[in-house]
Amino acid sequence: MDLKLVTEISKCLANQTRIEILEWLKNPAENFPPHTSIDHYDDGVCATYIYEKSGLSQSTISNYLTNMEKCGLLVLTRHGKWSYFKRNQEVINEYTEFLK
Amino acid sequence: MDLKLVTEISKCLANQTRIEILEWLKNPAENFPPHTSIDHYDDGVCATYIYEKSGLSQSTISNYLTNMEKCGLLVLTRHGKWSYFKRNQEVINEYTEFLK
DNA sequence: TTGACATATCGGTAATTGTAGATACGTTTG
DNA sequence: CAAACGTATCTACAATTACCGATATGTCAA
Repeated sequence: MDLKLVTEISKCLANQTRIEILEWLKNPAENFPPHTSIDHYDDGVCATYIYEKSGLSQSTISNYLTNMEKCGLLVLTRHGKWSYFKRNQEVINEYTEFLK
Repeated sequence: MDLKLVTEISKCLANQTRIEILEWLKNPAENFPPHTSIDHYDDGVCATYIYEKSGLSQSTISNYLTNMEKCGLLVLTRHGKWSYFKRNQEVINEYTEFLK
């Protein structure tokens, strides 16, 4: 992981809501309702649930999630019309290792 | 460490120069000249050296260092007219633990 | 194939951050 | 005490980010 990417990731983390999203995604079952079309959280949580929990607008949260995915913090998996986001633990680990 | 502090620290990290400062301070002997008045880096590196290495203005670097100290990333020790800054490894560890 | 729904993107304004120069403050030294 | 030096603070403007509403896109279901 290089300096540029570390800086990009840090910028994504420089916002309370985005940190909270990462925290919520540590334990989806505890923080979100069950999905209607699947009975697991293997691909994370759908964007709507994150948006509803956040209190911010749909467009804002969509932007957050897209950026977090672009810098590698989240993994996106699409199932039909739904977008599921989960933590990218590998990237998070590399990031924290860099700072250490 | 709570959400607010994690967010503050992330904001400090959301800048390439500030990340670099933290990296430089991992190994002062390698990255800075020796100090003139003391022969060790036990309290870190004086602000002037960091400023000179950064390429940014003195006021900007002074601001950076002050903010990084306020949110706990750095420890400040004054010796006469010099301000020495070193990494606050405990806080950095708590921060990375929080994200994990 | 048309509506409904989930998400993404666009365009705009408010708020925050980046950064510098000028200046003030505190310490040392002549 | 005065000059020199290291650092901090103030002021201002540029650049970036935050965030929303409106709208577009893509998918499913009747």
